[in-house]
Amino acid sequence: MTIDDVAELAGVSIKTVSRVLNREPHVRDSTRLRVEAAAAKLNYTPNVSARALAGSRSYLIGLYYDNPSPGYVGQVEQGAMIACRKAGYHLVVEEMLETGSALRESVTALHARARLDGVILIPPLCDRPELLDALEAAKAAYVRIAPSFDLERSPYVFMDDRRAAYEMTAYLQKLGHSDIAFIGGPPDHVAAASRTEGFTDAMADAGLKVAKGRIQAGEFSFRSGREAGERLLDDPKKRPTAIFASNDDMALGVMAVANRLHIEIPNDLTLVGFDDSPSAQVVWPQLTTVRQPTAEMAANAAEILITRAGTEGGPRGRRLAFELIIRDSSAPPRGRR
Amino acid sequence: MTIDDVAELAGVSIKTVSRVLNREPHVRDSTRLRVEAAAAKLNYTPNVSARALAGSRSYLIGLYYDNPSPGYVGQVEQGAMIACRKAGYHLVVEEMLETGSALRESVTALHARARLDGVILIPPLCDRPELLDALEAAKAAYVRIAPSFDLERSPYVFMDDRRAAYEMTAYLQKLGHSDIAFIGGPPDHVAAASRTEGFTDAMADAGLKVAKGRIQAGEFSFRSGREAGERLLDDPKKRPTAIFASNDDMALGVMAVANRLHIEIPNDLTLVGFDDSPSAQVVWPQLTTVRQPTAEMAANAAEILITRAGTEGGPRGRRLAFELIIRDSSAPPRGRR
DNA sequence: CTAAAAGGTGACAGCGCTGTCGCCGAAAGC
DNA sequence: GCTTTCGGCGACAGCGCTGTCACCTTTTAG
Repeated sequence: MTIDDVAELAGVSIKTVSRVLNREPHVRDSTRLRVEAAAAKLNYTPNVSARALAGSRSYLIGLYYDNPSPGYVGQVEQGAMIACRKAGYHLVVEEMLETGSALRESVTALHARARLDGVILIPPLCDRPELLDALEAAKAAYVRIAPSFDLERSPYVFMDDRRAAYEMTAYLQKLGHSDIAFIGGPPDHVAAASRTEGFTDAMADAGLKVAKGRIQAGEFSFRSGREAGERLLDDPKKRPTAIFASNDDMALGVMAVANRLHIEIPNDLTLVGFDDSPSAQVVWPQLTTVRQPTAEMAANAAEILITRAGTEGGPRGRRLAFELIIRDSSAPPRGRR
Repeated sequence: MTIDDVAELAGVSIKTVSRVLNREPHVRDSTRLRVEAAAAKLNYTPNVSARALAGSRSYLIGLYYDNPSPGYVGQVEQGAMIACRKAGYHLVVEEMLETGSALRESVTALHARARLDGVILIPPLCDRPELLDALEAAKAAYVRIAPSFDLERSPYVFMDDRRAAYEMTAYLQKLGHSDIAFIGGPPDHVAAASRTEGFTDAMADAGLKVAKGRIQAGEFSFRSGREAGERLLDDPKKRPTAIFASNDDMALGVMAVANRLHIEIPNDLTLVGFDDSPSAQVVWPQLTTVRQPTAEMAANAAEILITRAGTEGGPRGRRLAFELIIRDSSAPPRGRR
């Protein structure tokens, strides 16, 4: 089953069939319909390898990651995959654990052997300058998801972390909390910094003072969340009524501490996270958190690559909306019920 | 950078380079070395599309899934990817949410356009007869991971669920537990049935009676675990000292119930799971469980596909070893400390 | 009403590799 | 010593498509 069969059945040359398949202009409508009918009748689908070899497109989009969180990667994958499938593309997933020149080499080799039409980069991999260098050297198009720096260097998609943190904080205030602690992420992480900013801005706008020690540094890991939780909860007299961890893993760390100290969530302590990772629903009580539009961001990234948008000038970033997910780990403080 | 460059540098024809690259025989060792040196010097990697078009192999392995658990899929992916990379293959991931004839059609279309060298199928997708039919019709090689039936139909890899459940039960007995409850999985799921069998066998071999109601049915979901947990724990007088949930999600369901009822794990109740899913480490206390060699199974599956093993007769199944992961959710019962 | 532009189509040459076949020389058999 | 085998290598023809260019037909402009 090749293009020749379709051409013969439609009574045109293979080139015309090719034109129809690729939605090129300069084909009479009647011809186009004839060809489409023939292709449909034969249930014909063009061969990807031949297209890739002859043309420039490979119909493959790469997804590179080094993120150890399978939930996050899975969501990205799914979003990207759906967008790919719509356009007849396929998704090639590659884990990139190397760093430095090894990373550079393996990317170069990869692109020499399979010319991907584009690559999606997710954090923290997307913030590796050597990767971007290698990709650019290989003339590969790439889109970053939630990158932290060099925003003008490539198209990217992101969500408004600051605003999300702001609204989550406002939600806690509306519940009646005023002594709210915050656990931040790595300071060099732009999204983390935005979340912290959103929190402090919301507190300031509400006229609430943030006492010393109420903002704890974290690393986005379960362990760092546990440590910050210990610092915040150890002294029964100095406990905040709510803790806002700037990602779910850290929130789970706090939850472990609370369990150990027999602090009941949400009765004794309101705890909220950020990311809506899969574990957020698996713990008890289920975690109030912010849903990142991970799958949508990935789908957008794939679309940008497929349509070759972002090649022209114009805004490089595409912002997507977040969503507050209210579950069982948040409630009004004791005095307010 | 093409094969011609290498041929020229090595002073041979492109066909000889091709032979060396494909490890074909009938090449003098000295020639082979010259070619390899030239290829290394030029940092040459053959073009996948051209190979696919000219030869029969596409150097692509598909991974099809419909499993909603991102942790599991992620592990499979990683194992398969590593095996692929070693052999210069790439992994194409596709989610297959369709069923029935829609599934058949989309698989057929997929294989018409991209001739994958092989496909890895993971549960529960690997137990869809229509999928297997479509794959066979498309003459695609496939390997199943932990399939439930028709074992002779294709090569597959699996682990010994019965033995793993047996050993976990023996471990609980050794801790001093004798009143152990078990939460099973869907009865039509072969692995689930094996786990139940391992549990009952271990109890019988230890001369322990399993009281009525001590074996609860589950669905492998968080929710079904919670429900089974409620049935087992609701009456304070009739609680078992240990619960063995036949997967981690259900164990987490039980844990949620225990939290709600203020039953302390592991002091008041030992709770163990099965799978070593990522969440098992994120909850508090961390869950004692059985590690499935998920990544290894996937790697083995990829290898079988790449080496075209399993084409000849011989055993279709490849068994891999499991591992007991002892964490903090298991301890001797109260009376024994 | 004629020239130029645009619309519509096909012939043909590759894309970068592998499969087939055929040639040459060296080892093996009589 | 002569044939036969086979190891070692290259020429050549595609794999199934797309890009280029050339050709013819219709429109549009002047």
